Amino acid sequence: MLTTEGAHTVEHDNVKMDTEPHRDTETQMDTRSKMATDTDSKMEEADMMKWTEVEFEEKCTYIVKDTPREAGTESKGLTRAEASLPRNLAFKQLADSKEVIGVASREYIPKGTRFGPLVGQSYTADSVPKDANRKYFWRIYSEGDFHHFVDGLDEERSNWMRYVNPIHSAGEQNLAACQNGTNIYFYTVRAIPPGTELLVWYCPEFALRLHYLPSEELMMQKLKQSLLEAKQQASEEHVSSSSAPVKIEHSVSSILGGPTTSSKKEPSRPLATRPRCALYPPFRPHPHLTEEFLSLKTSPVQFCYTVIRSPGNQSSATPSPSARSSPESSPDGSPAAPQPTHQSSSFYSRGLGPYPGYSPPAAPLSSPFYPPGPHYSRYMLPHHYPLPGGGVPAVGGMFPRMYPLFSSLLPPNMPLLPGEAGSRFLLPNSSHPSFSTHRDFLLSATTSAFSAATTLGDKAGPHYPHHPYSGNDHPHPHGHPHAPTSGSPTAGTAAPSEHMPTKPTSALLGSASGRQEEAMNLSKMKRGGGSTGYKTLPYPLKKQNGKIKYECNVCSKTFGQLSNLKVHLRVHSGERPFKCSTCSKGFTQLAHLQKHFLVHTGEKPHECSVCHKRFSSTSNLKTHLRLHSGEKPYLCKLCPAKFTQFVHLKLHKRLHSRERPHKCPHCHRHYIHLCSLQLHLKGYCLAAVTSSGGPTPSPSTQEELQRINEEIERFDMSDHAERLDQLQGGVEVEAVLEKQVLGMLWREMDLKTSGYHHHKGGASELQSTGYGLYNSVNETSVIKLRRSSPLLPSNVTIKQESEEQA
DNA sequence: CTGGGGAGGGGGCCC
DNA sequence: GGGGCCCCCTCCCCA
Repeated sequence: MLTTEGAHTVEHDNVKMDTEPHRDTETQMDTRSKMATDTDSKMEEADMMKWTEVEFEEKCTYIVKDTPREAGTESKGLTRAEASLPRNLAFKQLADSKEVIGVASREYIPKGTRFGPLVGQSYTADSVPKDANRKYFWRIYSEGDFHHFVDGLDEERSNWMRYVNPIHSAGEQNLAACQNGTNIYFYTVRAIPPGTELLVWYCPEFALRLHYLPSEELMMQKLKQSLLEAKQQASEEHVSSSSAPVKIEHSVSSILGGPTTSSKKEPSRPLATRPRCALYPPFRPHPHLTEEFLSLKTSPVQFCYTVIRSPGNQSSATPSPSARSSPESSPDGSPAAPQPTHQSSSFYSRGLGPYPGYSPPAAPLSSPFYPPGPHYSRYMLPHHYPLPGGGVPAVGGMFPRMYPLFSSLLPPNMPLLPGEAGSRFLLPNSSHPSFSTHRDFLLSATTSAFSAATTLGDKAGPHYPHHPYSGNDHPHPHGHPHAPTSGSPTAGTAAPSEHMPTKPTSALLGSASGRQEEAMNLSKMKRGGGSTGYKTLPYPLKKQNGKIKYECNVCSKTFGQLSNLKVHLRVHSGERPFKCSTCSKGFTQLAHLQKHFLVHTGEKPHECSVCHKRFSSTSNLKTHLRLHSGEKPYLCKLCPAKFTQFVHLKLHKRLHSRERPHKCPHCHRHYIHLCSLQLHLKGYCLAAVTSSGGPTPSPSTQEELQRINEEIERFDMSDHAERLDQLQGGVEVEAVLEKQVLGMLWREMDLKTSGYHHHKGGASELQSTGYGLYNSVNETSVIKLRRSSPLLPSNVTIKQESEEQA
């Protein structure tokens, strides 16, 4: 199953490219990288489709917990089941409805991730109501015997897992349902790319227990049957027609082998043709579903995919827990309501089997990112169209109903602009219900490690019995009795009067109970009790140049080390575990607290070698040294002014932003740069459009124009506009300009019809999420040009972004 | 408005 | 993996 060759390959692939000054360090880094990659590699190679439930429990690496319900979610109209959705997942919803029709990944989810447990109302054999709707029943076994049901019917008593659809063809399973203990968990049996619907089937052991077929056998059986049917069909068609061989991807009729009329009555969507008898009651036909999706212009592949069905009722081959348990083995012996069969399609449907090259689309048909609609055709993009810097598009703040889309919709490599951490995304004080997901992740991920340590008491207790900042008798390493010193966050947070807390940052925690629970869980894991082998998931993991990268789930920034990510996550969580005992101010890093403490002590350890003036920080000393050297690296591009500090340049540039000589002849807008005006006049001047005799734009179009012009203004105030102005602005430049400045906006506007929802935001969000190439600061815009940006003139050397901006 | 310094925050590197 | 150290960047205040 796991090959050493694989590990070696990984090791070789991870030859450190960076130049390291010390050989031993290099070796260390290699070893670390190798270990992480080995683990990843082993999981990737593992054939989880054959694992036992115990193996799933023991070998899977990551756990993703439900979002705990927080106050306020009820008022947001979310059911408990909806509110429980982990933040790396998203609901598939109908565009015009809140109806949940499935669950999809928002970001990359590694293989070997555990979701769950399934939540629902428990019924014993005796307590199950006679008239219970068994559609969402799951059977829990104990030592081979039926123990109880878990009923996910009630959305206020269940969790998001009730929405996960079963596979609708055997090869697309990405989740395996397992019973561990008395709980049902879903494990990822393959890496799940962003935007992929979660589709579950039983692990083999589970399937066996329920007398179902494991997915592999389903596949084989399906193939056999499909082959038979295809032969039949081929012979029939041979008699009736001499047409070319059927291409499954392009002909509904050929797939169905019958009249196309039937297909027209089928929603062009997998869900609707999913076997009613499948795993558990995923088929929740929505009143609008059929009309909704019939109206879509799906691709031939999608269409053929969705209309595949078998005329026969073969659903008995894949009974659901509900179907299975109810009529055959219901403990009370009463037959459950029979599952409707008239809509059943089958795993053995014709068309799939004889075409081994065919595979279902990896992403949901109703892509949340590229919803159908009038705009879609105009800006048709690949499913994950590339953006500058990579990644998938950010959904802006234009959606009427927002949904927790965060990092998966952001460019993974986009740097978090300083100071934006709290403004770019919803943060802990957000009132949006989806934030609970957000925060919970952050809390657990941020605090899990040290929380576990404190829970265990293996570090915080004996090693840091007294808070060094708290006035206790802890000698300061540098002589100051109260000065900060090294220590865990635990040590750093104890207030003077506090006993060493089990929750070191309790005063700062937003969801202490949730964190404590998480910490305790992790503690158990570390002790080997309960679940084994799990660790919290710093979603998502990525590989860059063969190295594991830990990606922040909020801003998509990646880190080479998990500890760096954990520190970084405090930025989002608001956690400040290092508290100053003097002024109670909190800090995210001990070093910051140490630096801060100099304020109280008056210590200024850094001395200018020229004037002997002393400074508390090296940065300030460095700035100061420019006074002596005469260095003024921040140049105004509009005048000869130079500055020693960037902030001074910014302030200075405000003056220039008031001078806008390029006025639009049609409207009130005026620009600093000619190219900005030219861009504005390329069809984005509302007054010009109106005065030209054309139809008055709709309010939505006017709104879009408004946003476009705002974007142009931001561009105009950026350094980039100046550069382009200096170029001989030919058509090509204009085209690139338009595409680059407004391209993201176009896409975003297309996205607003998405069935996914995003948090509120506006044009500022567009640019703040990194799709504007420049970043406005107050009235002044400062370019934030990516190194790879095609807009960057090739003769410009970027030494430092801040300097580049200036 | 400019210029200088103080202070805080984020993150990379290394032990 | 956690923590410490260091650097860079940014904002704010004030002369």
